[in-house]
Amino acid sequence: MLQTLDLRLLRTFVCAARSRSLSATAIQVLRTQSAVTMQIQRLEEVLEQKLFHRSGSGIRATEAGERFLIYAERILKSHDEAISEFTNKGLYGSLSFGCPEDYLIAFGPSLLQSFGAIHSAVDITVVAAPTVELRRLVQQRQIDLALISTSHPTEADEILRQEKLVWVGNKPKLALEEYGDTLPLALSASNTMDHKAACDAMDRAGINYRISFASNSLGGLIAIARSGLAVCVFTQKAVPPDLYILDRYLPRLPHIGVLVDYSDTERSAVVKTFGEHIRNLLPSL
Amino acid sequence: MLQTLDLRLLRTFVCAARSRSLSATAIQVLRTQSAVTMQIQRLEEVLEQKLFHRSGSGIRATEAGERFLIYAERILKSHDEAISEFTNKGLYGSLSFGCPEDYLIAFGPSLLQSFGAIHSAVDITVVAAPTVELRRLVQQRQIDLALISTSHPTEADEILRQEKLVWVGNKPKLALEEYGDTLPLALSASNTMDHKAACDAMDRAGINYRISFASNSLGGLIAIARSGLAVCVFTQKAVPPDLYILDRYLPRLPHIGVLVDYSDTERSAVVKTFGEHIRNLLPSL
DNA sequence: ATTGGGATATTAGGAATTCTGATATGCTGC
DNA sequence: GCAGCATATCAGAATTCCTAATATCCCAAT
Repeated sequence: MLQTLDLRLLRTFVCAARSRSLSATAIQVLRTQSAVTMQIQRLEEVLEQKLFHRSGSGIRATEAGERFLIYAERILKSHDEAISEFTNKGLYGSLSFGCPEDYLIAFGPSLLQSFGAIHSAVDITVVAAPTVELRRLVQQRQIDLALISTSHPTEADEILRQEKLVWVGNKPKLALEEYGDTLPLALSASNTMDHKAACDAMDRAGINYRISFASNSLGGLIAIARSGLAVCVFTQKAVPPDLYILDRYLPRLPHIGVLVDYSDTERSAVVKTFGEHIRNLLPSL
Repeated sequence: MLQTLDLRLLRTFVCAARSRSLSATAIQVLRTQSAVTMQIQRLEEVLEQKLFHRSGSGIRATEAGERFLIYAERILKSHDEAISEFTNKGLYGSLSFGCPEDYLIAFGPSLLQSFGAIHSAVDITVVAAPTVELRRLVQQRQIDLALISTSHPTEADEILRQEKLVWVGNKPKLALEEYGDTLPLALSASNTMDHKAACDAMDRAGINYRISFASNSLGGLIAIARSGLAVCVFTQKAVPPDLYILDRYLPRLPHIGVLVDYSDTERSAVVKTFGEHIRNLLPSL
């Protein structure tokens, strides 16, 4: 008797292997955590191999798990493409897309809405994280592609747009004196480009400053900007309408290149199409 | 929410499309006929297309069904090959193999047993039919490959062995006089090569004969041979041990070439391997 | 036309599978 | 050692799927 795998188990497995967490997977696949645990167990039973190492802190794919991930993705790719091509209802499948929070605010709605309107059967998982983090996730194949920024593009990079970084505050004008001799800044985490760009600019201009807040929570930054406690750096496109750009009063910030980074797995039709969509749309947003 | 097909439905569908019968499919997939009917209905529901035309006499794939068959086979091929490669338990998958009844008796046991011993996870459906019929089934892709015979091999044919046709009776000697002036023959159906070869030989030798029995049931032929009611023509290798070869008394019969005929779909790993197996083993049986 | 046989369709009930919700257990870092 | 987070387990519920019986349909032979 011929055993055939349940593709839903494979989807769960792929999701788990990527997110490295059964409970996170449960949320994504709309099941309970116990269901996910049992699904993986069933899969391991059928394949007669352990796919994950479990621990109190999460899961890690075993050697067999890593190997099977490749096959699982191949099967699903084959399935989804068959469905895409057979039912002329547009693309079919899933992808995970990484994007920094500010770009998500600036471009996310248009990008995702317009894509969803054409390809209603594509399941997109959005992962918000700063560029450095996204690079790592892409490299580790935990996401298929990401919108990332670069300050020093290489030859190979296809820059889709130049984003302007701007200083932002809650009043239209900035009186440096008000803050005494050091200007309080609220920035993203210290390993981000925004952060470094802001510090560099301040250093070069010789302005005293202190970091009063450093976090990747864009919501947090906006809150602080609104409160007037500190001056922030934002991608221009992501500046909320009730805040003011203060570039007149402060040193010029560099432009940042925006580009798409792909994981080096064989790209599925869904990933390719979504990437093309970004390439087409992003420059004109 | 992402819909994923149940691969078991696909297996059933492929089987149905090939056998053109839901009830025959039911036997193959070890379910009841109603289960098969419902499986196909579920599949049609998910795909929102009718896959078969139904009638009192069976089913016929619709245009959409024909199209989907290609995708279904592709998905299953991808799945089975993944399983084959991942679990190092030999090949994995299914194939349908056509073979004339006499070759099935002569070579079937060794061929199938030796293959099964190595590749225990391959599901082989054997279709017994005379060569002309098999050619048609192969052409229509209802079976993946077939062992067939030819009396006039072309350049392209790879003849794996030469089979000798022999006259067979229930006694070691043949006294033509016993039968009066016309020898009664029991042969395969009139469109088979055995039949034609026997008649040709008789005609050329100028012996009077009549066809007292013509059927593709090899069992029937054997029964008649045992009864002594008529003389039969068999593939030498398929002659049961209790019967006698009468070539000494009757005109010489031609040799027949045995070869493998493949349907022209893209061959799956399973089909390729099985074909190679035949090629390796058949000449030495 | 009528009818018989072979084929698919339709039910209802039951079997098997799979999920949920609650809870147990186990790490990890403090 | 404990808090907090993550996975494992279990029983019952929900769902899915199959079986068995039977209805219905079509074709062909009478």
